[in-house]
Amino acid sequence: MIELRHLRTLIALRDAGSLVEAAERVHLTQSALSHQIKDLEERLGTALFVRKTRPVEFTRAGQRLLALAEQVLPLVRMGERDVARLIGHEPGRLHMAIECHSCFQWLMPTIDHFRDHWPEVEIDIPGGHHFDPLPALAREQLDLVITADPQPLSGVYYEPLFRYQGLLAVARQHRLAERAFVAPEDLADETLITYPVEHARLDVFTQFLDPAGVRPREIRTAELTVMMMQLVASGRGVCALPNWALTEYLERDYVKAVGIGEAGMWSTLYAAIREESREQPWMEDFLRTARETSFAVLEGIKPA
Amino acid sequence: MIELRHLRTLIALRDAGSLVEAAERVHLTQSALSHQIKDLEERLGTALFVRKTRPVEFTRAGQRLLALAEQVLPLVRMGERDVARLIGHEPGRLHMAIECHSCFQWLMPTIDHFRDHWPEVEIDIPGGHHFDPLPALAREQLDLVITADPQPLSGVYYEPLFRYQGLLAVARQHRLAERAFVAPEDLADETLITYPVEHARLDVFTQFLDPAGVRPREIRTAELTVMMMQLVASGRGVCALPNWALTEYLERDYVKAVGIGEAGMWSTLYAAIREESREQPWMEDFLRTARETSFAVLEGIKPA
DNA sequence: CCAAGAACATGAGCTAATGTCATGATAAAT
DNA sequence: ATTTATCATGACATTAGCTCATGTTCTTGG
Repeated sequence: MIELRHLRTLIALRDAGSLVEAAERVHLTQSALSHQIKDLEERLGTALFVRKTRPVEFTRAGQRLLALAEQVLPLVRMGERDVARLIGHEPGRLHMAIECHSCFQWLMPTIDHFRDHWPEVEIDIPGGHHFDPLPALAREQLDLVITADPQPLSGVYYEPLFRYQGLLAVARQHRLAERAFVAPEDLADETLITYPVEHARLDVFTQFLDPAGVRPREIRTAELTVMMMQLVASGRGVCALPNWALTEYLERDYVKAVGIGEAGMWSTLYAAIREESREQPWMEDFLRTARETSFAVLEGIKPA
Repeated sequence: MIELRHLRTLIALRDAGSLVEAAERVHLTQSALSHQIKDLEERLGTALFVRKTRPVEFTRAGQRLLALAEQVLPLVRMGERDVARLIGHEPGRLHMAIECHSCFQWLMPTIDHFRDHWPEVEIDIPGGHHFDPLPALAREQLDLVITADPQPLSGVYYEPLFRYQGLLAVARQHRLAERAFVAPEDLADETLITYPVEHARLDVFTQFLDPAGVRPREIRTAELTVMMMQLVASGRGVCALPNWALTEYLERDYVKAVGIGEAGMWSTLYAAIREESREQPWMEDFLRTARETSFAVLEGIKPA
C-alpha cells in the first residue's frame, strides 16, 4: 500500500534533485530512501525516476505520483491544522525575541503566513528589551527566542530550524576577494567587524579564530547589518555573517563573500521554547511553518 | 505523522460502526486498531470518537479527519490506478464466467465501474458455454471465474472476495418462518429446491445436511432465482440461497428467510484467476473494485 | 440483580518493515 | 587517471506495528 511517507519522499526528491539531499530533508539516510523507493517501485512494478541524470528526472509514473502528492499533502496538512485548532481553543500567545540581528527577512513571511491560520494567537515581537532573552523565556515573559547559541537551561527546549554557512564579506577589490575560502591566519592583519555582543557568542571566534590561536588586528562593532556592509564595501574591514544575511548585498555586487575555512563554518539556528509549549498545536505549526518558509525563502541552508 | 493507514482505518470504522468489525474489514485484529487509533489520538492530542455508543460517534476532530479521508483516499486510488495503467499498455482481456447464478446484481456495477477506468481492457461474459469453467480458465479460454467452491488446480489462484451467509427461504406462512434458525432435521420432510448442479457443489448438503445424515423428502431444481422464489412463495418447497440473493425478495415481503444451523452457514466467494494474471495491474484493480463494490451494494457480508 | 456476552483497553512479546552502516559500483569532474 | 559525487546493496539494528492473552466496562436477558 502506498503511504504518505512515500509521497513526502517524492516531493523532497523533486525539490532537492538528488537522493542525498532529499534524504537530509526528510531526516533519513540516503540508504533509507534508496530502499524505500526501490520497494515502492517494486510494488508498483515500474521505475519512478531516472537516477543517472542531475537533477533526477521523473518517469511518467513518477510524475503522476508527484502530482498526487501535490494534491494530497496540502489537504492533509490543512486537515491536521484544523484538528490542531479544534483542540487548542484557548487563545495562544507567541511573544518572541530574535537574537540574530538579521532574521527578519525570513521570519516575517513566516509570521504573515502563520497569522492567517491562527488568528487567535497573539503574536508580538516586543522591541527594545535590554534583558537577556533566554531567562525571560523561562520566566514566561517570552514564548520563543530565535538564537544561534543554545545554552542548557532547565525547562527550555531548543528546536533546530536549519543550518547555515557563515561567510566572510570582503570588499570587491579586497586581496581575499577571489579566494574560495580563507584560513584563520588570513585574518591576522584584518579589521574584523562584528555585532556588539560577547566574544563567546560569535562563531568566527569560537569556531574559527580561537582554535587556531589567531586574533584579528582590530575589532570594531556595528549594530546593523547595513552599517557593516558599508564599512566592508569601503574597505574598512571584513565581517562574518550568515550566508542568507548577505545574499541581498551579493546580488547587488556590493561586496564579495568567501568561505570561512576549508569545510566552511556551519552553525545551527534554533527556536528556543518552553518544554510545555512544545506540544501546543499552534507551536508545532509555527515551527513547521518557520522551517518551510525558511527553506523557501533562503538559499544555501540545510536541514538541521 | 499521520499516514494513509490511519485514514483507511477511520473510514472502515465509520462504515462498520464498531472497532471489531472495522478490524475485520482492514484485515487486522481489534487490538491492532485500538492501539493504532490510540497512538494517533495521542499524537494529535485529542479523542477521535466516543467508544461508548453504538455505532461509535465521532468527535469533531474525528469528523474532520473523516472528511479528509474522503477527500484524499479517492485521489490516491485514482493515482495508483493511473500509475498501473501507465505500465500495462498491452490491452488486457477479461473474459469471465460466473458460477454462482445470482451474482450479476453486484457484478454489474463492478463491471460498469471498471470499464470506465480501463477502456482498453476487453470485458466479456461469454454466455451459454456448457464446458466446465475452471479448466477453461487454465486453458486461457477464460480469465476469471466467480465461484464458491475452489478446487486445487495448478496455475489457478483463488482470490477470496467476501464471505456471505446462506439463508433458507421459506413461504411467509411456513411453519419454520418464525424460527431464528433451522436444524438439519427440520428439513427432513421438506422439498428442497436447488440449482441444477452436482450435489457436491451445494453448501446446504456439504456443510449442513450431509454431516447430520439428513436427506430432504424431495429435491427439485430450478434454473433461475425468480423461479425458485415463486415455488417457495407458493409453499412448494424451501431453498437455500446467499443472503444477498434474497434481499430483494425479502424487502418485498415475498418470502421469509431463516438461518441455517445455529452458527449460520457461511461460505466464501472467490474470484479464480490464473497465477500470472494475478499481478496484472488491471486485474488487481478489478479485484479491488469488485470487493469494494460488493461491500457497497450488498448487505450482511463479511471480509474473507 | 446477577450471569453471560459484547466491545474496547492494555501489557507483553514477536515479527517484519524500515531504518543505519559500511562498502562497492558508476558516472561526472578535474 | 584520479578524485569526487551519487546511488545501490547487503548485513545488521531498531522499532513500529501487529497478535495474543487478558482485564475492564457496559449491555442484555433470565
